[in-house]
Amino acid sequence: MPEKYNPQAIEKKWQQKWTDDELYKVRDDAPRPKWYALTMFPYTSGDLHIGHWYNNVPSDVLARHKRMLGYNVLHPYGFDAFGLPAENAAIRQGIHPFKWTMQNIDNMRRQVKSIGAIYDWDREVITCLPEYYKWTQWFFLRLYEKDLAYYGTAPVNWCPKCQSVLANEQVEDGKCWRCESDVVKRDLAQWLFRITKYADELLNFDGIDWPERIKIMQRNWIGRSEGTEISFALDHPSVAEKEIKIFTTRPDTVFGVTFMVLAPEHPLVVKLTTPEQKAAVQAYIAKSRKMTDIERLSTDKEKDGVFTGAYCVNRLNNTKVPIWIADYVLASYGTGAVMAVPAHDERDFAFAKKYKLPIPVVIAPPDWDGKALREAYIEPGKMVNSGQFDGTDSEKGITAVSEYLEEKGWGKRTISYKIRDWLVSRQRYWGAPIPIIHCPKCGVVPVPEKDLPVLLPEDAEFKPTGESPLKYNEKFVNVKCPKCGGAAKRETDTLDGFVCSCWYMLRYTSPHENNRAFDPAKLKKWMPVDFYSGGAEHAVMHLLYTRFFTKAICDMGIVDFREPFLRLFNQGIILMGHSKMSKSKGNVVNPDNYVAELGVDTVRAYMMFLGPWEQGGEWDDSGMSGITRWLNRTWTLATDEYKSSSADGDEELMRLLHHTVKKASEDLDKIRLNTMISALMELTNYMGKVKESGSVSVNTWNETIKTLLLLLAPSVPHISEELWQITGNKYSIHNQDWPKWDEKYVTSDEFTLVVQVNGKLRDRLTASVSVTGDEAKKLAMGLERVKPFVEGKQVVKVIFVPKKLINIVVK
RNA sequence: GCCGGGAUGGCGGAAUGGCAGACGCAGCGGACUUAAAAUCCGCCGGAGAAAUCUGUGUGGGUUCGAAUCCCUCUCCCGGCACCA
Repeated sequence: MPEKYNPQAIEKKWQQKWTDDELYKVRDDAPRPKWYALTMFPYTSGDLHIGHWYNNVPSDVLARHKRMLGYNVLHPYGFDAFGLPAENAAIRQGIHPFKWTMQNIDNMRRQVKSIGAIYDWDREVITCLPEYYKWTQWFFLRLYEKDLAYYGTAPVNWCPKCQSVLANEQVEDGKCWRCESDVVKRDLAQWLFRITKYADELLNFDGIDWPERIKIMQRNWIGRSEGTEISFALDHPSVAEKEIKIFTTRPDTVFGVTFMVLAPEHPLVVKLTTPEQKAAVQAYIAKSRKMTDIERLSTDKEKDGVFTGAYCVNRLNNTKVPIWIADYVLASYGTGAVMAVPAHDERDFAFAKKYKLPIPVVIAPPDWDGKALREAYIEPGKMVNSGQFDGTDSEKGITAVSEYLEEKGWGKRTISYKIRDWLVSRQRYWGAPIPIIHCPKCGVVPVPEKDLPVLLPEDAEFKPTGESPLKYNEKFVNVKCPKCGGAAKRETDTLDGFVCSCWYMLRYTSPHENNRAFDPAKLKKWMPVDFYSGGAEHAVMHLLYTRFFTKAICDMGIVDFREPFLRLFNQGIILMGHSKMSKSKGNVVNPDNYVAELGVDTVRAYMMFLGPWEQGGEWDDSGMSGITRWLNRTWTLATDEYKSSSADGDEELMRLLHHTVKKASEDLDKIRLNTMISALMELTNYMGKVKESGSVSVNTWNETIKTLLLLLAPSVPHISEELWQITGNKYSIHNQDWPKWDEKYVTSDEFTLVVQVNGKLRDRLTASVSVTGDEAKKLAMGLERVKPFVEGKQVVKVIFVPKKLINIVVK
């Protein structure tokens, strides 16, 4: 009796052997073409849940397939190890963030290893280790040199719970992306990366194969908008400025301006406000500063504002325009000021109604009766009440007015972006220290390269004070200025974790380099990443940041490519109770139990079988037994003795086998792993019948088993290795070539002709592929099941689709 | 509000202009068993004794033929949201 399938035993055995033999060790010098397959590395929260596995398993299957196709595959793994949860754990449990993180990594590494992936663990990258963050700091200095990193004071997003600032991308619906606290505004001196400099290039996705969805998200986030900056004349005895600039996409409506609105934070507001209005204006500013972004940016909120008492002049029609402030105008977009055209903008309309400001029409709606509008008309139309532009189509008027303004020197065409510079400093301990020294004499001084890394001191007090714990560490803070040698202080903010993940894919190419971030020759060999998979939630964070970072260091000559990831794939999300699995929600499913009970091959195949990878869905393990049964049947097929009684079925089995090879190959290319598993099941089901009847020769049987095992190898690597050995093949199945299909077995000279009458299926028949329409018609008309539907009726039309169907249309 | 994606048996899904429901789960019936588990065989959208009719969120359209293409509406998921 052959042994029974014992997944736990064989999985343990082979994982050990593969490790001992360095089967998956990646050679930089292999002559085969390279393939860099990367999965987003996980944050070190403690355990991997089944959702993480859903990221890792299909990627490994695809990488293994590429490997069998003859590629030299780099498929590395590592950990995104800096971040707030480690520090929060320190505050709550009194455990040092380093210890907490490294313990988590140990557990997560054990879990990931149980997957049986082809990760080369010699290349593991951990971002919180000095050997790594030294180079994160090094990159920071390079950005600083090129003025792409700068220090500035700005109103920033402040999360009161995390006690730190957040980048715009990390604020979701006015709430912190991690803890969901309401975010407030604060003025702080901060470090920023000049991502806006690359706004235009980031809009260009030429040469990269990314999901349309992600490209749209990035485009919306960057928010490029072509418009015109118009200057309104200012004549105010106590104000030096002689103009107020506004940004508009509708210069064609400039004759309809009846008021001006500045953001409460606009620098001119204080200077312009008249003594009578001072109290009201100050109260309004105070009120809007106190509001959270959610309150302030709520579109439901009624628009309100305050008159400053001051006026400017619309130079086109020489009218006096009152200047208001209102919090629906954002200080950070355009010039922080807008011209209000109530007749043709919904917000301005509501505002004008509330404060009884005039609403003159300057774009005539179709069939306009000359009366006042009941709502804002924002569509195109003929310009009216617009001086020399009367009668112009408003769409043409945009250019015409802009040209006129440029001619007069009253304005210029310009482009505005929604995206802001990336705020990278964090007032926390557990991040890469920003390698900067503040000297009272020399100002901001970068730490000399030879002094890197700026190490995180081990002793720190993790008090949530709103300031970096590093600030209270005298040994860390007090340094000599590298320039003048005088007493100076270190920057105590640390870098956003997303800075670390901007370059981890580079480090994998040569993770043990001590004297540089990476070996350029190895980088050249492996980069860019050919296939990158991860969640869509990183669309405007990690994925946008990394593209920016790559372009920036390319301009410095550090790398020679401008896009890090050639192809991006977003896998779906595994839900539990209709929400994403997360430790904080307490709805995680741990894969360890499944592995212990059923073996990892079952879990792997089940993850693939669930549905299309990009779809994800609610977690439900009730179907897993189907996979266990299938692998058991497969085991039996390969290990039982096959007794042949004839060779009559050879042709048929070879047809199905080659069809399956083709289907599996195509499904892997299309990343349809669920249908690949289905196809393999169909093959094994059929083989079960063949085995019962003994209807194929021993040779055909053995060849089929061998090919089946090769097809299974990427998906279920352990059982296929074991059966490969049992069936007498040479170790290792994972060094074999992916099978090829033979066209002669997937084409046929016969096919099943579907017979329809009036589009409804009536019968089918087997016909030669060379059958003509007339012959097919004759055959079809003769069918017993067809006759009743055509007899006594007039045949109006016959549709014949070669190799598919015939449709007889009768009346 | 705007921009994406989606809705197919009891469930996960397959079929992207040509046989709806592949494959699997659950369920039902049977074989084996003292019994159960495991395994194997059969059935499995609805109505109907059957022929057949009907059926892919809703309503319409294009077509010889629509789950698939177009339009309308409903609901679900994701993103953005006063960006002038």
